[in-house]
Amino acid sequence: MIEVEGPLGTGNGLARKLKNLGLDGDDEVQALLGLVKSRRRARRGEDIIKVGKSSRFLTVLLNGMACRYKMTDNGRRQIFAFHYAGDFCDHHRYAFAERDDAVAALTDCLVGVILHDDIERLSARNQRINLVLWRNTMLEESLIRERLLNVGQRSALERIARLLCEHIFRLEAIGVHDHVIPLTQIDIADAAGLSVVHVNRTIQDLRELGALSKHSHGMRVASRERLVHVARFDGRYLDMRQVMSG
Amino acid sequence: MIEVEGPLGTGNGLARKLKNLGLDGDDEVQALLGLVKSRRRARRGEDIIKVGKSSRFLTVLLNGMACRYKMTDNGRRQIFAFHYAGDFCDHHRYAFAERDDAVAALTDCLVGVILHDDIERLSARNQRINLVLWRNTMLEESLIRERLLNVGQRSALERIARLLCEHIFRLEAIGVHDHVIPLTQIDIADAAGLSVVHVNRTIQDLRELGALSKHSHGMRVASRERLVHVARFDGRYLDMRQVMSG
DNA sequence: CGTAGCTTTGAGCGGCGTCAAGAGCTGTGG
DNA sequence: CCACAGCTCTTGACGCCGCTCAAAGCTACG
Repeated sequence: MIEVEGPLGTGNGLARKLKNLGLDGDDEVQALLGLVKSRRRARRGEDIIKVGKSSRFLTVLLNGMACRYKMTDNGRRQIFAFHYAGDFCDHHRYAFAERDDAVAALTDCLVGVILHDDIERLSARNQRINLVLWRNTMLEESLIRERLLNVGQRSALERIARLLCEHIFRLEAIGVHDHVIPLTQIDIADAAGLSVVHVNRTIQDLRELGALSKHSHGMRVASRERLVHVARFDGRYLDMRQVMSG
Repeated sequence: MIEVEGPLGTGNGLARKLKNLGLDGDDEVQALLGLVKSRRRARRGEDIIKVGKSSRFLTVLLNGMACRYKMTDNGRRQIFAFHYAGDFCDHHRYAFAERDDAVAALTDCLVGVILHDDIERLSARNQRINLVLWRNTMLEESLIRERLLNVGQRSALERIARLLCEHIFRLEAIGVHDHVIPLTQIDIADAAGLSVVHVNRTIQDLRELGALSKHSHGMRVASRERLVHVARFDGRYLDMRQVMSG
C-alpha cells in the first residue's frame, strides 16, 4: 500500500503510531489509512509545510524525518519538534491557522495528505478516532513541553544527550532500530538552543564518554545504555500506553 | 453568577475567553458556563492541580493567576504556561494522563470544575463547542512554543520583556487593564530559564530603560510602549481573531 | 517585633557564544 | 574522472552573559 522502504520507516509507521495511540481495531486503522491521498516526495532541506499557508488537510509523514520550526526576526531557527514516519506534521494547525512556523524535511521524505473533511466525517461516526486525534495532540504538546524544560533547565551535555535519546526511543516506538542519527549538528543546535560550535564540542564529549561512536562526520550511537545514563533519561514520558486515560 | 471580583478578573473571564475563541452565541456561552460546578478557592502558592492525579473533569480558573510547571530531578522548576481567568488549567490532560506536571496558584484563585462527561455531551450536540475546545488546545500549544523559542534563542532582557508583554496582552484580552504585575522574580526566573539573581539585574535594566516603574518590591509597567519596544514584541500570535480558521 | 519570603548587591568564575579559518565530504557539471 | 563549490564538521582564541555563593535589606504578616 505504501511504496517506499528505507532506514527511517518501513512504510507502516502510521499504522504503528495509531496502534500506539490506542486504536487497536484493524478495521479502524485501515479506515484511517484509507483516507490518505496524494502522496508526494520532499527532498532533504525542502519545506514540507510552508510559512503562512493555512490548509484544509492534515499532512502525514509516511517516511523519513522532518522538523517543525520557526525563524526569529534576527535569523535564528528554533526547532520545536521532530517528526517521524506516522506523524502528522500540521495537526497543530487544525482549527487554528498558524502563520509563522513551518515544517522541513531533514531527510528525503514521503508525505501524504488527509482532508480535514474526511477525517471529521470519520470521527463523527467513530468516537474512538476522535479520541486518538486528541491523544495525538496532547502527546505532541507534552513533547514540546519536555523540550522547553530541557532548554530552560539543563546543561548542554544533558540537553543533547536527551535529544538523542528521544530520537532513539521514538524510532523504536515505530519499530525502527537504527543507531545512525541522520541529524546534522546544526539541527541539534537549533533544537537545543545552543551554538553549533558548542554542540560540536559537546558531541566530542559524548564520544569520549563512550555514548557516541568515535567516527567523525555523522553520528551513531555507540552505547544506548551510556547515552541514557548521561542523559539521565527516563523514557516514560514517551510511552503512550502508560499515559493514556479516558 | 460568579461571586468574586478582584484585580485579576471581574468574574466573566470565561465568557470573554469563549467569545475570543469564536463562540459568539450567547446561548452557547451560557450553556458552557452552566456546566461549571463546585467552585473552590486556592491560596497563593497552593497547588490547584497536583502531580500524578488523573481526572475526569476540566479545571477552570475563574479568578486569579496560576502557572503550569514541572520540577526536574535536581529540584529546579520550569514554568510552562501562565493561566488567567477563563483558562482551563488541565485541558492538556484531556484523554491523556500527564503524570508529572502540576498547576500552582500564583495569586489567590477561584477555580471551578466541568466534568468531561458533561462537556462531551454538550459538544456532541454542538459542533461549535467542539471546535472551540480544539482552538483552545491549539492556542495553548502555540503559547508554549513561543516560550520555547524565547528561552532557546533570545537574550535575558528580551526574554523577560516578552514575558511581561505576554502578561499584559493576555490580561487585556479578557478586559483587564492593570499595570501591576503580580509575579515574583522567582516566577519569572523559572519561566524564563534564568537565575533569580540575573532576573533581578535585568529587571533593574528594564527600570533604567523606563519600561518598568522604579519602585522596588513589586513590578509595575511604567510604559507599555517602551516595554513592547524593548521586547520587539509582536502580539499578533496572541490575537485569536486573526489566527482562527475552519 | 520576630520570622519568613522576596529582593538587592557584590565578588568571582565558568559555560557557552562569537569570530575566523581550515579540513573533510558530497554532489554536480564539464 | 577530475575540479570545484557548497555543506558540514572541527579547532583555536577570546570574551561576555549569566550562574553560584553569600550576605544583607525590605515587607508583610502573625
